[in-house]
Amino acid sequence: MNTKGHFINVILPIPLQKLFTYRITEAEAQFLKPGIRVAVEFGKSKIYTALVYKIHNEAPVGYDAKDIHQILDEKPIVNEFQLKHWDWISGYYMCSLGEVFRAAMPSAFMLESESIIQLVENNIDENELNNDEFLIFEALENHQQLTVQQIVEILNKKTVLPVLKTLIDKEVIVIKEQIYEQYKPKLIKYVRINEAWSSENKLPELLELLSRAKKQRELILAYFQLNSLKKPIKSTELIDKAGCTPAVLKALVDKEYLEIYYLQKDRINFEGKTKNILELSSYQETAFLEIKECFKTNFTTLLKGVTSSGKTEIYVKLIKEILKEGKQVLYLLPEIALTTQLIDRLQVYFGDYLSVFHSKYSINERVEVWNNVLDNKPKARLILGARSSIFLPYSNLGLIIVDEEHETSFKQFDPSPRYHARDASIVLANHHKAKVLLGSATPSVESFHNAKQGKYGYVELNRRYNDVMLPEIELVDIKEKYKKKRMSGHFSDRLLELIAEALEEKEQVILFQNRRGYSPVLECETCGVSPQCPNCDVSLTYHNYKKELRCHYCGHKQALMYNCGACGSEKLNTKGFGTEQIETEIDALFPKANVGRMDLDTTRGKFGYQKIIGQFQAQEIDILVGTQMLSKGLDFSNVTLVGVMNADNMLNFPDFRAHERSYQLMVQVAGRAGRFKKRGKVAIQTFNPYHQILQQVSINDYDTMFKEQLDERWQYHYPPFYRLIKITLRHKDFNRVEMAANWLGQSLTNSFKQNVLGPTAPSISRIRNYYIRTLIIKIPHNQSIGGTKQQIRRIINSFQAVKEFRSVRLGIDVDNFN
DNA sequence: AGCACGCCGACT
DNA sequence: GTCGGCGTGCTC
Repeated sequence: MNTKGHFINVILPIPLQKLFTYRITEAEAQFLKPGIRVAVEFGKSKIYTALVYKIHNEAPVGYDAKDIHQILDEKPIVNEFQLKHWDWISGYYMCSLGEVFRAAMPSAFMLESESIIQLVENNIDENELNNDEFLIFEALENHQQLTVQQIVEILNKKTVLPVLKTLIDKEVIVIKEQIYEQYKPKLIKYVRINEAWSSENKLPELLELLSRAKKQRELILAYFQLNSLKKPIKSTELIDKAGCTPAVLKALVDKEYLEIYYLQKDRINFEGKTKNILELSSYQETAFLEIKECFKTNFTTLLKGVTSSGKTEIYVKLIKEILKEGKQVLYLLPEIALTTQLIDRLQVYFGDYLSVFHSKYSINERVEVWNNVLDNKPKARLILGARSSIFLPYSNLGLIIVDEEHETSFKQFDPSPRYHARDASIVLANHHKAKVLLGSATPSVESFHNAKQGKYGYVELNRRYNDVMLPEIELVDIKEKYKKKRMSGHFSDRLLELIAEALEEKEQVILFQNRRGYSPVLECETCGVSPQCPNCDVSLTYHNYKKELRCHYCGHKQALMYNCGACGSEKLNTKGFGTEQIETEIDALFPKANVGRMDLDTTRGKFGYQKIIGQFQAQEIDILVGTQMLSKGLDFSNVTLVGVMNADNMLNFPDFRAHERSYQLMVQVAGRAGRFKKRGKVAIQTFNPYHQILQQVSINDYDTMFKEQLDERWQYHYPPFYRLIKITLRHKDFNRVEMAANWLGQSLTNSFKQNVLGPTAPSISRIRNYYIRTLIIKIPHNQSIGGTKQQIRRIINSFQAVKEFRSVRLGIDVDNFN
């Protein structure tokens, strides 16, 4: 084993906790830097894209390091800020650096290797080949090379590797790993004039030379006209201007009067003029100055501004200042699909500085944004993006704005790393010594708590823009209405009356029905009460197959009761109705009105949202029925009425955040009403108008909501007082997960005592034939987070040392939502 | 995560 | 007798 030499530690895009060491040459050691990609062989044949993490001279002990396959970059495409941030994410969210690497990079940067099968150039005795072998041999004689996938098709067999192996042994074929760089910049064809003819006084001479070619003369004239604009001239543009065919251009190029050259095109281009004047109202101006004052002492500031108070204008002014300092700005949004309106607005102010980044963009577009940010190009100084844009290669961030800070979609769920973009932003900003502005009309309990504790600066904005009043909110008691038979389907007479009035005035209506209404919660038809868990402040979910009621959070279960615990009525019902039903009903009730629906089903596809929003804005739709996606920052000037079909099903959602979420959702939807001149009206239908959350919504009493929720969080040991870590176990064998979960639960309980909840079967306890169990660990604030995580790691390691448990899939979710 | 190796049942 | 199932272990 050679112990001398140069080595690199690399990150591989796999969920393994460790880095891998490869040997490099002296020259490579000179060239390589952290953040450069290299292609490396990993395992027997696979080639992966790895990222250089560290360069050193310490030979690994116990194995011989392999050589790297290839260097893929000229300079680092991931910078030191990012590597530091990745370290934090992998540590805090308990995932591997490889997982962060994979999540952070646009997929086009991750080249893939593919096994290519080729014939060996020598004489082959065909008689020595069996049927399958001959088929492959024959196919390779016709095609130069085949992929494994193609061989699978040719042989019509699943496993072809053994056959390939014998062919390799017989020296008939070889397998090569071919690497593809997925990113291909889009090239645009441009035209310029040969330097010899470039000055205008040569023009008469040139035209003279072309006296016999009328079309070519026209093209040259068109060229000089376009050239006066001092911009590169696209060949298409020129041909179009001259009104000729490409053949004419080709003739001139062949005669060497003109030349063709190519430039890389940026697919995403927002050309816009930068507007300078921005008038803030006196309230906005005050808030703006307060924010700047807060930034002097706190890196993070929370801006709580009622809906339609003009937070965006304040952001714009701040962004402007930061851009002027030459720094980068990240503007984070919960869901980019709904942001066309915002893009338009920001474009007016920042035109050329604005780049948009999100997962709906093609892989090549994302690489372009990445490169522009990496090079700190002016056109990528302001990034508008969803949560994954925290991973862009910023080198000089001055400000991060997290708009609609309370939105849960900032938390990544499914593939690890399960990071929260808001929290990760705050850490990222710290690395850059940048500021963070969290904005919301209804801040999360966590953030508001932090602001109250003085951890964040705090600024309030309580006036709506133009001083439009906040909408008037009316609670409609549908329990009463049902009793008096005043309901038509799911509509109370009061709501119908209000809809009729609005339609009469040619105003638009939004009806809100939370999709989560499908979750089967047992509800008393008489008093609207849902049975609650004795240990947690959540509703129990009804499980039909076992006829029992359960709590998601502590695992409590009880048999289904036959009469309501509150009023004794026997009319217990599982409730749940969706937007589709509402749409049908309203269509029948108002046959003359145009009804539209906006939910997951109707907004599929890239332009789904835009189409519906566009129709609604153009007032082609009178009544829009939708789910919570309606609550997010949409601006409709003609909406005066918002109807919440049923507030109870969100309140009864089994989650410690259900009340907070309901409050936020209702205030946000209510905020869609009367944003322009006329005061809006909101009708909330409920079985329980005395529910404290509804009362708080109706008088816009955030503070009381906050105080009560905080008390509950304190009482039941939830965030922000306790941190939560959720561990998920999945396995195809029911007994195996059960055993594994019990074992792990016991181990954790030994360390963390009563702060371990579960194991619990989630309400959807089997997904794609995998049985699921969850465990929740609560971490009190006086307990070290790092230490706790280390301890959890240790326990998981010994868990995985048990043979029978090794096949159980483990998922760790730090600061999990629901 | 992949992927190879290896040890057991149902078929040419 | 082989093919192909998936359980186990390793990857610099």
